[in-house]
Amino acid sequence: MVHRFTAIAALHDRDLAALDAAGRMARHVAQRREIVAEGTKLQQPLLLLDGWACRTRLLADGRRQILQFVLPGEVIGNFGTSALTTLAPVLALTPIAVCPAPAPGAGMTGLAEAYAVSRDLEERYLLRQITRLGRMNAYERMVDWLCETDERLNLSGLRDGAPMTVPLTQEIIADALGLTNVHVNRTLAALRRDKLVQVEGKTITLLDRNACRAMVRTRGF
Amino acid sequence: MVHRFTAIAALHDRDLAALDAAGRMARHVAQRREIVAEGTKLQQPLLLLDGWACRTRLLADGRRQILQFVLPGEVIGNFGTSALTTLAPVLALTPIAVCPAPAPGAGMTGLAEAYAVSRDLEERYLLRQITRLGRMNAYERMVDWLCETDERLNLSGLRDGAPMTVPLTQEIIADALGLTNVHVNRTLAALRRDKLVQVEGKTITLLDRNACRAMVRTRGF
DNA sequence: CGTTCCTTTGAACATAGTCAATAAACGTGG
DNA sequence: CCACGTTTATTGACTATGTTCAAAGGAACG
Repeated sequence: MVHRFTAIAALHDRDLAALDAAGRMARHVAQRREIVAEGTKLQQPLLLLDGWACRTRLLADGRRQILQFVLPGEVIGNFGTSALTTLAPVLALTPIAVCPAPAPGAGMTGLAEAYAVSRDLEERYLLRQITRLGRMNAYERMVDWLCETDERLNLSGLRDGAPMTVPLTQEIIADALGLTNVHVNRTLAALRRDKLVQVEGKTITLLDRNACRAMVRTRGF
Repeated sequence: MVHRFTAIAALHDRDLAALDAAGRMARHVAQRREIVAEGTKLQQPLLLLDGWACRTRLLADGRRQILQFVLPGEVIGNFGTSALTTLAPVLALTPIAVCPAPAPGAGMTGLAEAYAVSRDLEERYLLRQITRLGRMNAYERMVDWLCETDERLNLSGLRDGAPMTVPLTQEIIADALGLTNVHVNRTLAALRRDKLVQVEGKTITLLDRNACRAMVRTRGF
């Protein structure tokens, strides 16, 4: 779990000790259960030790939008927010383990930096999600999302280069990409046909990472 | 300008003095110019004293997504970010006036609170934008965006109840809502036909705010 | 080993995009 | 203040992309 934090900030002994202590307070949440219930205030940020989660929003008629995914090693919530309630419930997409995120106390500048970077990355992912939904077609959305997921899993360590394990149904991917499950299925088929990805069960391999990245490149960023 | 800050936090003398001093350091930026250039680091957050701005992202082939609007009284950027560069350039949609956002020094708890709330609101708007683009059709997107803009302009004061002045072209609205300018035009026509809005030049009146809100209501939020 | 959830595929349909032409509004220089 | 050029808004006809509805085949799980 610590891998992602060491990758984004220079952690020192006190930072590592705090993370280690927090990791021993793990809480488990079953698949499909809310980690942070709708309308409740998150007392403290959480670290996602294992499993995948997401933040969702529902429209009145049942349409669902997945706002963002939370991958293993990433942070749920932020220090220093003012919100009385969370802005969206956080849902366990797989069985997950979380622990309270240790507050960055005195001498824990590494932790503080890691939280700041995490927050910036989160905003970056949100902006990318907006661009994906607003200006990309289904094919590009899928490619862009796979690239992002690839990068994020790499940042959390444990799989550099290896195929990704994506424990999601096509319906969940659809709710994240603003499509229907049927169209996600067809788009994945097109990606396979074009030899861009290989899918085996819940395992996805990017066969041509450069081509994928080139397809969804933004100007300047 | 101070109106929005007093609406979201309890400001005291020192907060107000700092804001007042900052307001005298206004800088002007012409329409279509970058307030925060692509790839540059924002040294300090800015207060948008007057005019409309937006954060944009461009795809390689020229497609543009407006990530968010920044309305008069709102904040550009945040304290405590770690990013080496801004995540997206900020563009002046009208002639604008900005000033540096005063850092919340000792005894300025009101200012600190106002920045925290502003940041939360910004995230709220981003999540709403994601839901809009991912799960609403053109008609709903327009209604939802008008409702949000209405609320945000109200929060900044100066117009409660009065028609909104929206100094944007239909092409800019299109880039924000993930549509084409042609379809924005048709959607606005439909809204007029349905007596939901009235458009007179750059002035838009929500004729039935309750109906509009009901149409785009989310579950729980 | 049956049930349920998930994936896959087809056919018909709906929504939004594209291309093109015209009209209206705006800005600028004379 | 008017004439001109440019930008923006409006409309129509056609096309493309993605949705809906439905059914069937597979995989996962008690």
